[in-house]
Amino acid sequence: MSAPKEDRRAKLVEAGLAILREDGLAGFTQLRVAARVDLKQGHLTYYFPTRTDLLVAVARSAIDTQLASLERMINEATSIDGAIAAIAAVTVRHENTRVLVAMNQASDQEPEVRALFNEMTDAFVAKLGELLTRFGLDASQDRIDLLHALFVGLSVVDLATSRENGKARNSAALATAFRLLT
Amino acid sequence: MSAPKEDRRAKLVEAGLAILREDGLAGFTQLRVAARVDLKQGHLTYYFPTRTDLLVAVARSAIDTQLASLERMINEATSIDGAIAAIAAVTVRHENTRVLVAMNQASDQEPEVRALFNEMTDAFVAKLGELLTRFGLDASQDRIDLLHALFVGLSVVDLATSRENGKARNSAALATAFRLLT
DNA sequence: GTCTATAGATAGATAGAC
DNA sequence: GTCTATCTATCTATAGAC
Repeated sequence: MSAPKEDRRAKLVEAGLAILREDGLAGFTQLRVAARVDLKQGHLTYYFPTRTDLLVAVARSAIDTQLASLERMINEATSIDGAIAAIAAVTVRHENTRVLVAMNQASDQEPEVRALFNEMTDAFVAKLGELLTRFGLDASQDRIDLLHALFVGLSVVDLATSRENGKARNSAALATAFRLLT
Repeated sequence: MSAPKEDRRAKLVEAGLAILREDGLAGFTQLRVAARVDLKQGHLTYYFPTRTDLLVAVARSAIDTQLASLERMINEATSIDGAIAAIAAVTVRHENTRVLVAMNQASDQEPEVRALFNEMTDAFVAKLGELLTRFGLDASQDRIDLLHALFVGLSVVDLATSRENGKARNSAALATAFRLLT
């Protein structure tokens, strides 16, 4: 038994996410998302009546991906150095940062997205707390917030500046942070 | 002797900056900028032939404002606690963060803006270095980068989440960072 | 129920009026 | 040199065809 409707919805969400990855929120139009799965723009609105409806669905999906990836990273990290390397690698993955920045922007405009974004932030912060305790470090709120903001800031700055030595600089900053936190 | 042309250009740039502060890059259209100074959209293009031309001029102006404000803050801070309070206050000033985020976005698309943004980032980082040395702290690249990313991250997260206790959390994270850096 | 053709709004750029 | 009317492209939403 096939569920063509849910199938298409899923495909549209995936297409929307891909566009956020490539071009950010500016490129996120109904026309482009629909075209990517060979549908008419007007047809997309049958599945998602408004642009916001689609955006919320995409945001939900992005959050799942984001948290799952962080979870995996935490579980796989066997040493602090390993964790630092893994986090640094994510900070220079521009497709990833573009999605975060897009959600950030959308949050500033659409309350529905903001609610989702806040949820994600809380979950993200919680997982960073786990990471700290996992390595026997004090996981107080201020220290977790520090780590979280550091991750966000490094990602955002690297996206905008596109320095060649971005990864090295981010690694160094993260290493210093973890050393200080120890 | 009046210079009406330069006058209008300045007014348009100021209007553009105001719109970035209020609505971010999404609200930055030629129509809205022109309307704010009672000009026709088409007339705006006489002063700034393309949207990018205007955006670059606005970005340049925003950078000047941004750096001047940081400079002032550094000079006025008499203690580390004072500096922390001043920085925390800026991180929750959403109009300010919106402009930074807008430039960040624009940098991801327009090379001209990226060059400017990189300039600003370098100047910003240099000034943060001054701040550290001013209080007798080691100002190595990794530590400055840490502080810079922390500032950016706290600002961006606060804009998206709009927590009521945002300022307190940011202050706490900053205090912890400075304590560790000491 | 599924999809398309079209409407209506707004974007940016330009030719040409004054 | 200064400004406006207009053109084309592109966006989202909807009425209605199948």
